[in-house]
Formats: sequence, C-alpha cells, structure tokens
Amino acid sequence: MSKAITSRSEDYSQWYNDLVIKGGLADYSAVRGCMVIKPYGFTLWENMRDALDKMFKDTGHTNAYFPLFVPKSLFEAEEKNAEGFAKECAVVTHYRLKSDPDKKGALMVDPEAKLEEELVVRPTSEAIIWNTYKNWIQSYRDLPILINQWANVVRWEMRTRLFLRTAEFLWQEGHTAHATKEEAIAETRQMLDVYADFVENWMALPVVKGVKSENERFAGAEDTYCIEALMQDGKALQAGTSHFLGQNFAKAFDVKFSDKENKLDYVWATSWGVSTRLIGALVMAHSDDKGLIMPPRIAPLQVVIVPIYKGEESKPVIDGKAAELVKAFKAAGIRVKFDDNDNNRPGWKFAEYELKGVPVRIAMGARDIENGTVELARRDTGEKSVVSIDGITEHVNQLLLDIQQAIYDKALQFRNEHITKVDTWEEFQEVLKNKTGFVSAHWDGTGETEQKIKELTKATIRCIPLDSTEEEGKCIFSGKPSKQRVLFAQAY
RNA sequence: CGGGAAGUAGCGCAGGCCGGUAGCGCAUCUGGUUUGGGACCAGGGGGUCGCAGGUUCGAAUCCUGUCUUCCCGACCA
Repeated sequence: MSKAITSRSEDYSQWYNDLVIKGGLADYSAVRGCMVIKPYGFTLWENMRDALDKMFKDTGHTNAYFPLFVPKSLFEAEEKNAEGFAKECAVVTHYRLKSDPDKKGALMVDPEAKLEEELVVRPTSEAIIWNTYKNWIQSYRDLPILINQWANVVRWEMRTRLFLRTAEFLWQEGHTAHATKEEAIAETRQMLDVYADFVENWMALPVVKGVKSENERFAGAEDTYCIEALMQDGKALQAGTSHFLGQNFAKAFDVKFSDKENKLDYVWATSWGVSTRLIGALVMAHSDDKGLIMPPRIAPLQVVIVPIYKGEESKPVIDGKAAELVKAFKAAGIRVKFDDNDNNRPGWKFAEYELKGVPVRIAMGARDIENGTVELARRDTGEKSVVSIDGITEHVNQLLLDIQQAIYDKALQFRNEHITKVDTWEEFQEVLKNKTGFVSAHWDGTGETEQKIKELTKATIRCIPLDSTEEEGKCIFSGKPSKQRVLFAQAY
C-alpha cells in the first residue's frame, strides 16, 4: 500500500493532492506556484485540447500565436483590464545577466541591461492582440476576425493549488472582432455553448450556463458569460468564460473600421477561454477514494490488459492472445495498453490502474484462454464480468460509451440534488453551511448586497442562469424586490 | 502577503531537547520461487540530512537567513 491515498471524508484537499501527484498527472517544481505536468496528465490535456480545437475550427476559427511579453504601455491602455490584473503581473525589467564579481560561479542581473520599457508577462493577451488587430482592420470587409491561440499565461497568485490555481498555466484564448454588436454577442454565446458542449459531452461534467454579476465580471468586459460546475465537496468551480467586450478594447487601441455606408465605427470584440484548470475540475468531480476516474472520451488510456500467468507455459499463449487484442482494439480506435511487466503482480496492477482511473480493465489468464473469455472490470462502478473474447472490441466500445454516460449521470444527479431553492436568510445560511452546493435565491441586484453576503457566508454569486425564468420575489438579504433567482455558492 | 506546520535515500518516516559523522519500512538492483486483488526468500547498492552562513575541536542536531510544499486567512477577470 505504498501509494495509499487520503480519503475524501478524512481530508478533501489532501485527497485531491494525492490524486494529482500519485495518479501521475503533475508534480511540484522548484518554482514557486508552478507545476510540472507529467506525461499522463499532459496526454489528458492533449485529448481535451484536440477535441476543443476541432470544435473551434468547426465554428470558423483559426489558430495564431502572439508574444508572451506585453510592453507596459500597451498593457495599461485598457484601464479596467490593466487594473484588474495589475496585482498579479510578472514583469521583465532586464535583458542580461553577468558574472557576479563578489561570488565565484554566481550570476547577477546586469544593472546596465535595464529595459527602456518593462515587459509584462501576459496574464491574458487582449492588449497585444488588439494592438495587432488595429493594423489588420480597415473595413467591414476585414471582419470578422476569428482567432484562437493556445498559450501559457502567468498570474502571480499568492496561494496556489495544482491545476486549480497555478502561477503559470496553459489555456486557449479566443479573440474575435466583429462589425456589429449583435454579431459579437452571438459569438460570445456561441462559444459559451461550445464550452458547455465540450465539458458535458467530453468531460462528463454537467454545467450551469449563466452570466456573471458585475462584481465577478472580467475586467474590461461588458458581459461575462460562464459555465459553472459543482465539485463533490459542494463547492462550485468556474469551468470556462466567454466575454462580450463591447467596444472597450477597440476604443483603447483605436481600432476603427468603415462600414457599408462608409461611416467609421469602433469594432466589437469578444474573448473566451478555458484552461488546464478543467483538469482540476475533472479530478474533483468524478474521482473516488481509490483514485482518479477518467471519462472514456478523453482518458489517456481507455483499456488496460493485465495478464495473469500461471506457470511458464502459459506466458507465450497469453501474450499472443493479448497482442491480438491490442491490435484489434487499436484498429477500432481504442487507446489500449498491455501491461506485461513482470515486476508487479496482477493485484498491484489492478490497484495502480484504478488509481490512474483507466475506464476499463481486462484481466486475462489461462482459465480465460481455455474458455475463450476475458474478465472485464469497469472503473466507475467496480463491476466485473466475464465476457466472450469474440466481439470483444464491440463490447468494449459499448462499455466505454456506457461508462461515459454513467459518470455524467452520476455527476448530474449530484449537481441537481445540490441546487437548493431558498426563500429565507436563515435557510440560505443553513444550506450553505450544512448541505453546500448551489443555492438558488432572490437577489436585489446590487453589488453591496453581494459583497455583504460574501463577507457573512463566503458564498458568491456564481451566475445568473441563462435558463432562469422571471419570478417575482424578495432579496434573500435585503428584502428588496427581485425579478429572478441567481445561484450562490462557495467557489474555488 | 499574515498565522501555523513540514523539508533526512525514489516514497513514507525515526533520530534532533541531551552536538561525536545517519537508521527503519516500501521501492530499486542480483539470483531464485511466483502470479485470478497491492508476492516470498537470500544477497547488494543508494543520502553534501532543502540551500547558505554562523557557533564549536566537531553540526542532521544549536543560532541566523533563505528556498520549496501543505493547512487557515487575505487576495483571486
């Protein structure tokens, strides 16, 4: 039991850390707040990235790449955005090191190599991108511009957590330019739908689509749309955002175009992003006390085959049959591994692949060879069955689909059970304290009330759900009239 | 950035008060026996005790600084 993990009930935070580290997704590094994404974790990210990238391209977007560094003067051009990020920016001030005359073998920053203008390491790329778009846009014929970039960004966080909040992280940021407000809003909403589609159908994680309150809005945006997911400890996690930026960046960077009537107007903008934080959401939403549970569609490994040898003579027979299976699975597009490592016995391997969350395990021994069967075990339920080796690829394919659906259904049920409608302040506090999850309540629409509720309960408005219907009511806190319910929760 | 805890072999830990040159379990290597839920026997290897200073004849141990991580808080489009 050298890899025993902390149980959720014992220490939820430690459980999460154990899964990430011992499950082989990531490791700590020598740099404060920065992690190493290990091969298993990076393969997961690649699978997510590839699926998203295809969805972006299917909706007309293309990839490009902009610089890591943003000159300070550009960064500060859109004031609200700059202010919002100012406290967490890494800044490059020098461009050279030299030998330290006082210390042999050591280097020091060369004071003579100070930059004329400091470079901000991008916390997001609106500034450098809009400064570029200015040169690309003259007429309505140049619009829309639909660009996405896959990149790393840096936000100097005080308190970091693997995947959930690190100083450097990987993400994609879409930046689009449009001729009309309506078109930009449609784009914002379209990408929100793309995110919800991806997170629900690929990551098996149900989300609530909504709009952020003013307090929670992206600095520099007119409206911030979001998808919110619920973790097993009852805390919410923002899984993706899509911003309608209005003409704020166009005005800040003077990006104008001539419309069909030959009138000059500022361009309308959007930006949208999801990050490696989604991996944190995946871990916290699905996993159990035995380890990770990967949704089959993005699992780095979908099937692992564990041989169970019995005596010398069984090895070549089992290995031969396993090789056939691997070939068949690969031909069927299934990600498979045959683990014939002889250092570890079957029981050890079972535990190891459960820790890593591989959806389907196949055990194959002499008995199976004799009967023409294999033993299938599914990770999500632990259920085992003995099935015929004939038609195994079809069987496993269907099982992978079933597992994908089952873990989504499980998460959905948990989420739905944890959206609680409340109408009194007492009830509101009680639910947040004991039941946790989303609380659906009336709110008077003011930032002051939101702030007070946050101070008293640590809960924030996660979003104003897009599908909520108008309903007369009274604000849970102030008693003032309200027209619709919003979702509160404690959040990551 | 404030409060608390930790850092000794790849991993988990003991030793520290009371200073004398480092130990246990797992992992690893060799050989053998094994394999349907974390194998067993025998033998072997591996550590500038996070890093840098200081005190001392002598520092894992005492002192100072610093780095990294964890927990709580503040902060977090």
